[in-house]
Amino acid sequence: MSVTTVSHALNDKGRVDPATRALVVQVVRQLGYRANRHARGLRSGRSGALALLLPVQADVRADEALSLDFYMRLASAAATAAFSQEQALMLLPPRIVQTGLRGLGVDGGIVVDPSPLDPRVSLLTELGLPVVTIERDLGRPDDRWYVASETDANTRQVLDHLAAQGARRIALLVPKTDWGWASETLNAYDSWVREHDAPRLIVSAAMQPGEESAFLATQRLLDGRRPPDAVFVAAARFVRGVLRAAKANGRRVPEELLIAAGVDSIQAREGDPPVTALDLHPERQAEAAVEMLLARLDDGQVEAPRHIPATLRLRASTGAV
Amino acid sequence: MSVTTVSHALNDKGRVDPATRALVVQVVRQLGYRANRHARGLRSGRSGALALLLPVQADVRADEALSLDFYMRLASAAATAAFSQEQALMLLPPRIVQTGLRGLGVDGGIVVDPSPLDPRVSLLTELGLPVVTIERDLGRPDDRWYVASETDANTRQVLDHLAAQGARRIALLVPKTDWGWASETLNAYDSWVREHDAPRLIVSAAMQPGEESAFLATQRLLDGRRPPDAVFVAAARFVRGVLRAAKANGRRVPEELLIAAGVDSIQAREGDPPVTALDLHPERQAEAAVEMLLARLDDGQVEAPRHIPATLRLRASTGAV
DNA sequence: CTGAAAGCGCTTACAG
DNA sequence: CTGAAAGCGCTTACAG
Repeated sequence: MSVTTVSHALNDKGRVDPATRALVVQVVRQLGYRANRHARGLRSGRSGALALLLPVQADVRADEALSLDFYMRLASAAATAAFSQEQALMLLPPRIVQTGLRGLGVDGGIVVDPSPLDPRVSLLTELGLPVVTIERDLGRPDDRWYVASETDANTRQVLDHLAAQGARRIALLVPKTDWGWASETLNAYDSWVREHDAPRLIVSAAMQPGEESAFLATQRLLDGRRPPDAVFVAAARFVRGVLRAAKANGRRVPEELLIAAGVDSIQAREGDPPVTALDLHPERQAEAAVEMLLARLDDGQVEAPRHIPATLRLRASTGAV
Repeated sequence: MSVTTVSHALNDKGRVDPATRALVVQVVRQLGYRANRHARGLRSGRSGALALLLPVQADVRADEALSLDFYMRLASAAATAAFSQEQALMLLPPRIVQTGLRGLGVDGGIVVDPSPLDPRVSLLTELGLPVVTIERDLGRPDDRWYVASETDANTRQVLDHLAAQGARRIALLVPKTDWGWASETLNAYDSWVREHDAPRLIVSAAMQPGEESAFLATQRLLDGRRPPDAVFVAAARFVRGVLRAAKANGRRVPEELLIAAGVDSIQAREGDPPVTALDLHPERQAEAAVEMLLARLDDGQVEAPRHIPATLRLRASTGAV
């Protein structure tokens, strides 16, 4: 038997007698043979590695508390999904450079939470590498290669829940960022309050010293003449600041103020009280993104974009448990 | 100029006229040339990729709160360190298999928090790949290829601090695990209490539903006839359970009970009150591990093992701020 | 100090 | 359906 036949049998190329193929597969399994990744890469141009590019903010410093569990779950699931397809998942550092990326030899990249004109996207694109984003890239409105949460439906679900728990004046706390889901959340909120004839109470806070800016923004909100009776906190890193502001202003949660978050996190789960939040299922997002990227590389058929439904985790902050 | 000369110039092999080398380097820089990773790998046997293997517990499920920021900082720093050396950092899934790992083609692996007989270590070793661990592997007492924190000194520093803040009966809460630092912490505590003629109050809790087991263990401690006036919490995931138990038993922190943690975390930083904790500098650990592994692969000289000093972050839980 | 040539282990036209 | 051969882009003995 020639190497050609073995190669064909293993890669489903050409025509191979089914019996021959079965034999090859059996022997290969028995020997635990794996094609040398470099030989394959050299010849085929495919490296068998996917890059994962977390947003810069995920470059945690000790004194910042970020929505880490989201990214950790995402990264872990992406590694598992890639591995199961015999692909390697390369974790790229927050700040990458063109030449370095070229030398790394990846087949494509998954960019998490892209900004418009995100350097991570352009770096990959300039090298001719396909990109799949997790959440939409507002800078490329025609791009369909993304996995996103159903921000509109999610936002409405949270607002409906708050309303059902008695809230009449629901404020929205959004981050000052150009990430896709932030503006989508804003739009959904806008539509919802219009449809429900509810007051429109929007306040924004800087992403960077997240907790502190959220604390101040919430203070402002609660100090106002007609304060809200509920706050929908869009970003995970704001949760703690909002809880602190509620306490500082003597608002009991959930009796006097309901709080719900748009992304689940340690902060939400371990808040005092624990905060109702949307579990966006980063594991499923990661799996879908890996699948989409690989299908794209293989010219296979995939649904794109893909939307991953979220689950609302009910907790004490909305009086639901 | 031949390809040989270029190759030699670029890799510092053979003898090349300094002028020739300078020319090569200049042109290469100008063209942004990078050697094809696969061609190099195929010929040299080196793949230019390092594997990072986080402990299985880092495979986060939504309902568990782990010491995520530690691992996230570690992973992020490892990626940056590897990238700066033109190496790729592959994130491996929590559960790996022999054949899959072989096909991935990595040059070596960094195993974080190894257990004795850790499958991650044996998998790599069986493939003949060098391993560097972060924290010691008690199953291989003669191994010197590790980066560790100075657990003995760290533990003493915390205990000294608690004593300086007035504690006379310091309890130790350790996880039930075979990770190296856990038993090292225990030993250090033992020596310290002996040297200081202090009571030995040790209680252990299961790692798995971390918060709950820590809560119960602390309850037991505080309910005892002669309860402690301080608790040294070895694991990050126990912090919240300990805080809850203190509150449940009506102990004010820090007035009636001092609390300090052996590893810094979101839970410690955002506790109520914030908890004094050791910042083990996972970034430095990661950098040292990457450096050690690469030096080993290149038969270079490195100090091994390496010990990374920690910084005690003083917070309200020990009345220090 | 420089260069021609072999060869790493695959995949892929191509011939049979 | 099967196989001999070329060639992917490097590195490395080896000859000069």
